[in-house]
Amino acid sequence: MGITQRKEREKEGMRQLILQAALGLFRDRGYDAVSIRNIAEAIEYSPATIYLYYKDKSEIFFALQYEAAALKRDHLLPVAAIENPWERLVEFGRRYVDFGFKHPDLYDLLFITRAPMEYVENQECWALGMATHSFFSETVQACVDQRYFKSTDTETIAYTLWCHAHGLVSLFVRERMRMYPEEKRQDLAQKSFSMIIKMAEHL
Amino acid sequence: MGITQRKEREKEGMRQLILQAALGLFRDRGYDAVSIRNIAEAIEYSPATIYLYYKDKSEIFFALQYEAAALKRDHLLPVAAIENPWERLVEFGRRYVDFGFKHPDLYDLLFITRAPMEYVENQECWALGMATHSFFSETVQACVDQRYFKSTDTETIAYTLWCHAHGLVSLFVRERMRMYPEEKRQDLAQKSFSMIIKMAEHL
DNA sequence: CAAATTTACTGAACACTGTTCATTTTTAAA
DNA sequence: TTTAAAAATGAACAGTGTTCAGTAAATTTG
Repeated sequence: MGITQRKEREKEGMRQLILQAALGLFRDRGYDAVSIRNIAEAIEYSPATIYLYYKDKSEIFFALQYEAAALKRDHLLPVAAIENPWERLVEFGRRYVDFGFKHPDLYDLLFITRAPMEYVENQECWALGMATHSFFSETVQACVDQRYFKSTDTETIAYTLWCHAHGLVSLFVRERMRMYPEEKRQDLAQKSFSMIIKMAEHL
Repeated sequence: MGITQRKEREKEGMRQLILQAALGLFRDRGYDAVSIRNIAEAIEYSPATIYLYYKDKSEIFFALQYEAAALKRDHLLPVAAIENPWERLVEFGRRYVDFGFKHPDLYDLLFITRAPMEYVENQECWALGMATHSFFSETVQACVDQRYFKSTDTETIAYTLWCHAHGLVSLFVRERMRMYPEEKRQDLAQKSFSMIIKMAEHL
């Protein structure tokens, strides 16, 4: 009786179809500027059909946010294999920024877009983000333990580095670097990342 | 013939009335969640009346953005009086962050909200922002000139410090600090600011 | 002061939005 | 082939930004 399995596959396929169409439209026009009718038109279904797979527009948003969180985790995963905590920290930062520049739409979804807060029950996504954050904190802690910093305030160190990385990416993502010529922006971000690493060495 | 003057005053008063109502609503509910009808209701006028003073919703947004830029300039203005460039730089940063925490809605308007890009003709606002940014850059340059840093890469230094400050404020403004207990957030930001200053001293 | 003119304002409409639901079409089971 | 279940939809509701013909108020003119 493989029919139910095929149905299940088709249902999942439809959910993915909706999600990918939504992601493309959200990226191009922003969450609010995209209507359910737009998404429906893109996948050549009636608007009402979408409500058979997602109970409302914000649920589509949350599904995308979860996918983004999973993709980000996968992007950062290889870092865990690095033994030396300092190298692990540097590579974590590099990959964090890299993820932001490669997937600005997903980064935006995760760290900038004002989420329809009502459903903080996006718990799976939240758990994913917390796990990543914990891994980051533990790496900083390992650096502290092994005397890579003079300071022992793990929390503040971790937060400070995160602030810089997030500022770096989000100024780019939300186009607040217009005072720099376009071809220079990535280069400047690169240099700034190197600089904060150098600064952190004397921390 | 003071009548035209009084009319002018009344017109300006009406514009301010609309702006302040809009700002309050935008702050509470966000730009997209606020309708022209909401604003009209708040000031007890018909929706159509608003279009006599602002040609569309985005023009209200831009007017607010300009006011925010002017307020931010005023908030940073006292810094210019500080002679010593390093002290000036530190105080600039402190006040920048302070502005963000005191006026998260305005900060959001200036540095996070995806502006309806069509009117980059918000030139007065852009000019204001650029002037502030230039002042910041020049302060960093003055520090470089007086050998406050080992590095001489003024542009990267300025950008790096800006990244941290912006990250600091925007993580707070867009509520990405939920992993820290609420009463700790401001304190952590304070500590992080001190830390980046310390780091900059060894730059 | 009354009439004419300019200014300020509004109600109704248009095309759009998210969402619901009765109805129809398609698919699977008997 | 009929019957039951699943999937898809058209039409509707209350909301949106925006426009415009028309009304009400204020000012200028005779």
